[in-house]
This record gives sequence, C-alpha cells and structure tokens, in this order.
Amino acid sequence: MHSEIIMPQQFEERARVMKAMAHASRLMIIDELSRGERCVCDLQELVGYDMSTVSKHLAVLKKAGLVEDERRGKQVYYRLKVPCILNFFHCIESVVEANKR
Amino acid sequence: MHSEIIMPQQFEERARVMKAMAHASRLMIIDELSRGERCVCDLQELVGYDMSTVSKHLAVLKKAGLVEDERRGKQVYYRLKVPCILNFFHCIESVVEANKR
DNA sequence: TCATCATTTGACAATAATACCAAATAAACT
DNA sequence: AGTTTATTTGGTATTATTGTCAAATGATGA
Repeated sequence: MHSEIIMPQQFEERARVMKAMAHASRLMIIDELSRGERCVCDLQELVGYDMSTVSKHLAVLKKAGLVEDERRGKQVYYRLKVPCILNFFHCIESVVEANKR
Repeated sequence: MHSEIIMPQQFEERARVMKAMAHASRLMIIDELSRGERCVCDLQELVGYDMSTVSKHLAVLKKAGLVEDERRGKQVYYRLKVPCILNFFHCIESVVEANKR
C-alpha cells in the first residue's frame, strides 16, 4: 500500500502531535484541562464515554507530549503541558464559522 | 461500537478541521502553500505519492475549508485559505522538540 | 475531431483508530 | 489480608483512513 517514500521526518512528527489533538473527545479534554488539572473521573463524566476509553484518549495525549499526569492517592490527575495549543482554537473556530456560509 | 453520546457539536467540527491537517503529506502541502499557490503537479512532485493520492489529500483540505482551488487551463492551482494555521506550527514544533528530551 | 496532458473519481486492499467489556494494577481503608 | 475505589491494559469488533490502479473528466492544441 505504501511505496516507502521518504516523507521528511519533521512533518511526520508534527502529524503525530496534530493527530493526537484531532478527535472530538480529546479536544474536549484539552479544553477542560485549560481550566486546570482534572482527574480521570472528572474527564470521563465530561466526555461521557467508558472510563477505559477516556483513559486511552489520555494516553494518546500523554504520548504526544500534550499532557502530563500525576497520581495522588487513588486518583490520577492530568494537566495541560502545552498551553500554546489553545491559541490555535481561535483559528480553527474561524474556519468552522467560514465553512458555515 | 458507539453508544450515541451527544458530543458537543463544536468539538466535532473542530476535530474535523484538525483531522484534515493531521497527516504528514497534508502538513507538507500546507507548508508549501504558505509560500504561494501551487498546481497539483507541483505538489505531487513534492510529496512523492501518486497523483491521485495527492488529489485526494487536496480534496480533504478543501472540504475542511483550509484551501481553495482555481482551474487555469489544464492545471488546477491550490492556495491556502487560512494562513493563521501557520502560527500553530511553532507551537507544535516546540512539542516535538520537548518530546525529544 | 483526435490526441494529449492535468486532474479527479471509483473500486478496492491494507492499515489505523475507536469503543466496549473484562481482567489487571494501584492505592487506601477495614 | 481482604475490600473498595480509581485507573490502565488486553482482546476484539466496527469503522475510518490511506494509497494504488484504472477509468472518467476537462481543457488544450494538432
């Protein structure tokens, strides 16, 4: 399927980070974390999917370097590691709005 | 697979736009278009995949509202419709760099 | 009109992503 | 130690994405 083409690594790496953001639940999580750290249980209530699903979404964000976690007692708290991604939402929103016309 | 949960539409829409960007070839195309309009043939040479593959990537970007196209003679030229997405690359790059440590 | 060049579309195979359930870990409390 | 609560991991079914080839479309020029 894939004829081994050298795709400059830089773009592959960027794509990996972008891909981690490119999901409604994960965008929702990022948005929530912009207001402070949250435990997995908070986030699972927010997005409404199974706890294991939410945990996997968080693992994706963590692997991409977008969030970090800390266990405190029984709970694991996640927080946003890269606030600059929030600036982007204005731009994305402008695209969404423009598309509506 | 999907227990019909109401995921605020806003995040779905944002995800659709983000998803359109979240691919190495498409990021490469966006980067190239930031330097001016290009025909499909230029872009296919750049990314190195089959012309039909590149055409489909462009269709994805167009559908997301990120690029616009114009046919001039035999060729179709694409240009970036939303330059603000470029600002984001600095942020993404900082994540990529941080991940390397 | 016919041939050619540039691009898009359709059909399809391969791979990746997503969500669930069940089981495994981890910490705290009895 | 055993129980409870919070989270992660493994297995698996479903769906989405990606890329190729072949055929279709569009515009130009002989």
